[in-house]
Amino acid sequence: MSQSHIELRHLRLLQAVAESGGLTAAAERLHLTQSAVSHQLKALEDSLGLPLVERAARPLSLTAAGRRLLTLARTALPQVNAALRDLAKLKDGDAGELRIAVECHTCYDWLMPAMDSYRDVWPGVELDLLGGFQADPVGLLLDQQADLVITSESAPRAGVVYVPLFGFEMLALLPPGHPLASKKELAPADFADHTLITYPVPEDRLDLIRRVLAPAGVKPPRREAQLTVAILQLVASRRGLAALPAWAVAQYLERGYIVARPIGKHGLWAELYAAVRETDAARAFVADFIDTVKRDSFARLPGIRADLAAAQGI
Amino acid sequence: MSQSHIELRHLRLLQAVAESGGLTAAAERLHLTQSAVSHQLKALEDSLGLPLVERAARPLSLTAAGRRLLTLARTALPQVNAALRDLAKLKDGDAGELRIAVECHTCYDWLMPAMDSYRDVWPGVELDLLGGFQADPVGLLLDQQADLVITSESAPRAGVVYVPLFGFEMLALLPPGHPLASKKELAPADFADHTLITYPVPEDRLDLIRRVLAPAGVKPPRREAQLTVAILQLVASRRGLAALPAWAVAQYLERGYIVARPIGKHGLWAELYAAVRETDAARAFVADFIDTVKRDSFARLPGIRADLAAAQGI
DNA sequence: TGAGAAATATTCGTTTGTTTCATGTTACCG
DNA sequence: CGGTAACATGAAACAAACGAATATTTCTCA
Repeated sequence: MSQSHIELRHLRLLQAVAESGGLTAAAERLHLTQSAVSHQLKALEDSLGLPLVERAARPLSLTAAGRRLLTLARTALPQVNAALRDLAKLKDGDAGELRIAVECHTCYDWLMPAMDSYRDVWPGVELDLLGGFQADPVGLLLDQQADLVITSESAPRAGVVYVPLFGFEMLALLPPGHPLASKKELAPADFADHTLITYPVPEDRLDLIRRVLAPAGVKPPRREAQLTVAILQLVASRRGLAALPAWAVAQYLERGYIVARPIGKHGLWAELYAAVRETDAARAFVADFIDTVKRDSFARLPGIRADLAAAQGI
Repeated sequence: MSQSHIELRHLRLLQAVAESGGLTAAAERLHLTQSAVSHQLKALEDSLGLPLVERAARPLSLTAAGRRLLTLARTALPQVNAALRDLAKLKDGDAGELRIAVECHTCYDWLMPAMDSYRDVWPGVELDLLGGFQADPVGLLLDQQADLVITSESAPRAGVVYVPLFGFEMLALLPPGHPLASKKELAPADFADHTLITYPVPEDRLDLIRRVLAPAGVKPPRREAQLTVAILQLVASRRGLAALPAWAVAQYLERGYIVARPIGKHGLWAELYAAVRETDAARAFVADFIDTVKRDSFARLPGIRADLAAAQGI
């Protein structure tokens, strides 16, 4: 009560600021501008009469008051979300089937945990994972063979909607001590003299080739490996270079097992989408799966961004 | 998450509607118009895609969805209030002294429980209750003898602010089977032939005399009693009539121990205020005491209203 | 069953608050 | 010390909330 008319919006804001470590990053996550976040935070601080974040130094840290409010956010917001889910179940029912096709190999890293937390909340939904390589994953939706596809393409197609999940950076991977490691970022030509180690998928599914090397006319030899760790092992043992999502290799970078460099001046950024049939997009158990994936990913994966447009918007 | 951007405002609204049993009453409690409540509730229902209250019949009842959200409100809102209190303590400190003077005898009925819940939350605040009759209770504030006064007057005085607590109806009390019980409401003249049983305070402190009987020139004989139950006992044993707040006698009415009638066509309504020194009004532990009293009273006392102006505004 | 009273819904204009755009300011990195 | 990235600020656009007036519904009681 008191005088301050605090709202859930403020708690969501504070949580985003705290967890992303800055106003700008928080703004991206909330799909707002940095200005809006700054204004809103200031308004909240004014209405409470207390500063919530320590502005003196970056990275931003919370004051005691900010930490107390963050605690509130962390207890209250999940309760709110749980209630909203219950309402969604009341509205649409709580059972269904969700056959998920995944285009990107590394995606299993975060998809599995996300599916686990989803299952806790929607026990009545049958989750299936479609394995194997698919020539046209999104087509599976229209064939009624899949209900949700994790994909990096977003070419408009009738009856299909794409929900952006997150953007991430593809990093070039080198063995420690490699000559190219002295460069701050790698150019297309740097790949010309090395074997490129990739998952076993066609060239046009590899962002590095399609968007960087092919346009530059660079065609390095390729070698394929099934598993992420296998690719890393090959790089570390100097059999070639690779490019993988930053979040997929973060733990190996920390340990110095390999080193990573951005590709091009601004890095090579990709985005993932969840594609669903238009008719399914509003169904509660489908929409909440996508929400769960997003929430889970932002909590788990380092270095991902909410919006590629903003990330690319140089 | 999901699509609906629910806010605490909505939870507060739903709780007010549920607990006051109607949109109009809820509006009064929230210091909004009935229109605003209707709009906001509708907007919430639309954004959720679910009805929350059963409009078919009055008194309003909640749907399953409404009950789920009410559950959320009842867990989340206290957490929010607790957090705001903690912030207030961070800001102003958590200790102080609160000497409370009470003008109205019956007020102890709700003041004691309110003080108990307040003590749980502000253990560092020393609560004192000033006993005995005071000629000028509000004057005690300026004399620094009291820090907060519960009073029914609100005559502006320099350095003192009055915070409205709630409005309530004074009911005329009759023994069961009394001839006057056949009337729907009592007129001033009806009191002329009966002894008036009151607390031992001067006439000008008795709303019934000051605002109803004296203006009509009616001067019934008086008999005084110290305790509420004593007054009720005297009425029940046909020694005279009395007038007490509706909430103070509700349980006796239910049991048929006495009967009650409104005084005048629209009833005799009174209002209580908390008076504090201007310099104290913004102090967290003072403001929260007043909040606690209000919250507690609305939860406990039947038939009280948030705003006398609205109650009188015929 | 119908009239009156009370409660809720609706329409529309106003106000308030939130967001963005553009730009200024500050802190950090090399 | 630049230069850059991050945060702050002011003005204007925009949207949401609110209130006043009024219509409609529902209840009550005769």
